[in-house]
This record gives sequence, C-alpha cells and structure tokens, in this order.
Amino acid sequence: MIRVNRELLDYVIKLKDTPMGERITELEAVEGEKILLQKTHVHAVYLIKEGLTKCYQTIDTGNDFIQEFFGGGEVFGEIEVLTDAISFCTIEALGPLRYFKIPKNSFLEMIEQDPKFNSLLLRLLASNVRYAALRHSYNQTHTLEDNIKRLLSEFPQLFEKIAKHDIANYLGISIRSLNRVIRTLES
Amino acid sequence: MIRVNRELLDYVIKLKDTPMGERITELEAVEGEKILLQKTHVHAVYLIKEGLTKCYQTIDTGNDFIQEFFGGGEVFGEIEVLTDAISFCTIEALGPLRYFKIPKNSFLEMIEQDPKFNSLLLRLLASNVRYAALRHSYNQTHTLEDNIKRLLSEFPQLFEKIAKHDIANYLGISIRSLNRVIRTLES
DNA sequence: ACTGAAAAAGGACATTTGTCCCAATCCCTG
DNA sequence: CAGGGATTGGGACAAATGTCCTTTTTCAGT
Repeated sequence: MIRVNRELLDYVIKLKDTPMGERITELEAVEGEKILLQKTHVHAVYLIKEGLTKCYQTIDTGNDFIQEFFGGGEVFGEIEVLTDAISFCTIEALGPLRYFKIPKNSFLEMIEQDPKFNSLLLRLLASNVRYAALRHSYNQTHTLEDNIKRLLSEFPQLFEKIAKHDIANYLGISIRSLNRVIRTLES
Repeated sequence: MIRVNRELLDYVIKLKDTPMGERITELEAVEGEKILLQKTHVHAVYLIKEGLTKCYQTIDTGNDFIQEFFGGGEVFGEIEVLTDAISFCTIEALGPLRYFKIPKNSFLEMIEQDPKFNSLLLRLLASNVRYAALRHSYNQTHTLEDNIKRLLSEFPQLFEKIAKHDIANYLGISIRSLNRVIRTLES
C-alpha cells in the first residue's frame, strides 16, 4: 500500500556527505504538486526523503489509476532512465514533500561505480515487482470486500490518511462501489 | 503478453563459452513440467533459452492467476534470490522447453563482477515493472472487451497458441465471461 | 457566521461478470 | 474403436459493479 525503503534512504543520506553527494540536490514540494508528469521525458531519478506521494496513470477514459503510494526511500524515474522510455505515470505529492533529485548521468554512474548502491537498487526493483505482482493477483481474484479488508489490515489508518477517491483509484473501482462495500463492512 | 529479451539471451549464450559459463547448466523440460514451485525456497536463477512458460500463482480460492507468459531471454527466480524471499509463483512449461540454470551464488557474483550482465538485468527488471504496471492499469480501467481486443492486437495468434483457461486466468476472469465476450466480438 | 466548492453518502437502475449447469466435441489411450 | 477426461460453448439466474443523480457534510476563505 505505502512503499518505503529505509535502507536505501539511509544510504543516500550518507552519500550526500561524499563527493558524489554534490550531484544530488534536495528539493521540496507542496501538496498537489507534480514532480513527474506522465508521457514526458525523464532526465533524473528521484528519491523520497520525507512525505507521501501517489504514483498514478491517467487513462484515456479520463480516470486515474494509482499504481502505488510512495513514502521514504522509494524511487521514481528509474524505470524510465533505465529503459530509455517516456514516463508512464505521474508522481504527485499528497502532502508536504522532501525529495532528492539525481541527474540521469550521475545515477547511471552510481550504478556502475557503487556496488552498494547498485545492490540496493536491484533489491528495490525486485521487491517492487514482487509486491505489485501479489497485489494485482489478489485484486483480480478476490472480491472488493476482501480487497478492502486486506488494505485495512495492512494499513489501519487507510481512511484517515488517504482520500476516498484515491482509494477507489488504487483499487480500480468507482467511489460508489467503494462506499457500498464500506457500508456492508460496518454493519 | 509474451515477454522476451533477445539481448539478454544472446549475452548469456555467449557467456557459456567463458569460464563463468561452466557454472551455467542447460536443461530441458516437457509440457506441463514445473520448473519453479510457488512457496518454496529458490536456490538458482533461470533463463529461458527456447520455449514458452506461464508464470502464475495459485490463489487460496483454488484459482490460478497468470502473471505473465515468458519466452526466450526471460528470467525467473531472480526476484526471490535478490529479496531472499520464498517464491511467489510457479513456472510451468507450456511446451518443450530449454533453459539455463544459474546457481544463486554465481548469479550474485555475476552481478558484482560483470557490469554488462548487471546492466542487462537492471533493464530487464525495469522493463518488466513497466510492462506489468501498464497491463494492470489497462486491465482495471477497461472493459473485458477492450482487454481482449488489446491482447489480440498485441498477439494475433492468441487463441491458437494459448488455451482458453490460461487466457482467462491471465485476465483474472472466468472462462464463461471470456466466451461470452469472444462471441460478441465475432458478430 | 456565510458561502461556495469539494468530498462523502447513498437511491435506483443498467450492465457486467460469476456460478452452476448441461451438451457437444476432441483427443488420448487401452 | 470404445470410453473417459479434458476442452469448448452456451443457457439461466444470481451477485457484483458501474452510471447517473440527488442530498448531506465538511471546510477553507471571505
């Protein structure tokens, strides 16, 4: 639900105090600000220091589909930089945000020259593949009710921290359906 | 739909003629054989040389959900080896199969010592993340009819090459629904 | 405190999808 | 070539979900 990566975050914070650290800038954003735009070229890789973002796609139907919520230590832009592709989702701050920006070239150099960073990145990608696969298979094969129960058990503050329409877009359903199921859960 | 990675396959085939190549074994499997079992420990990484596999999870409801179809150059077991986790899907041959097996330790060494291999692996992971994300968002936000049309345009031999129940399990729907929609497509 | 906009809640109906059957066909094997 | 199991196709009904719309609630800004 909300992905984080403490280990990578700690490592990059330490990197800031090395020569390579000069190439990493620290930035801020406010709620609603978009750090990365879908269907644009990506020239840097970003890492969240503090705060929460949603990573979503705007579909041709006009709806949004939220791939994931990212917290501290999560990375975005790396897929595009590695595959040389146009960005496939938008990253938007859900509150005040602090994040690091690593220029594309520096990122690629770090992969080559810093085995520890490389290893952390590989594990991040692998862990995200795994998480997304499990989430989607569960989604496709269980009822909405099961899905919401599962989210709640994983993240009890769900309804306090995340807007209804975002939860609906994360589950790929309409708000109406979400409300209906929440109601049956309460009774 | 069917993932392949020509570049990685070519590279590993070349590797076979180097000292490192001695640690890579080439194996075969027949249709229906399972190369990797869900919920087991993984001690090696595998790469498909020739043939087709399905990568699926068996859900607690008894249904299967197919994450992806893998062809030449695709890798499996890497997620588990990198994240030190139990395998989250089963890999099954859909026909005669040839594949390489790389012991866990050798795989990890290759990542550290062979920048080219490391780079190919990073790009494979990134490309798979991207592909899966796009597939799932499309799936969640479009009708079944659109999804099937999309699969057909991407892979016109769909119905000749892949069994109905596998297509249904890939889309996360029942065979009944699949048949129903196919029928409306024909008329 | 007032107001307008966004968010939340839910009624009513249409549409989609699943479940449970049963029938027809194909294919493998004894 | 007979029989059994898998595969395919589809009818009928139930359940889940979407669409459209209206009402209520919340809340920031004046």
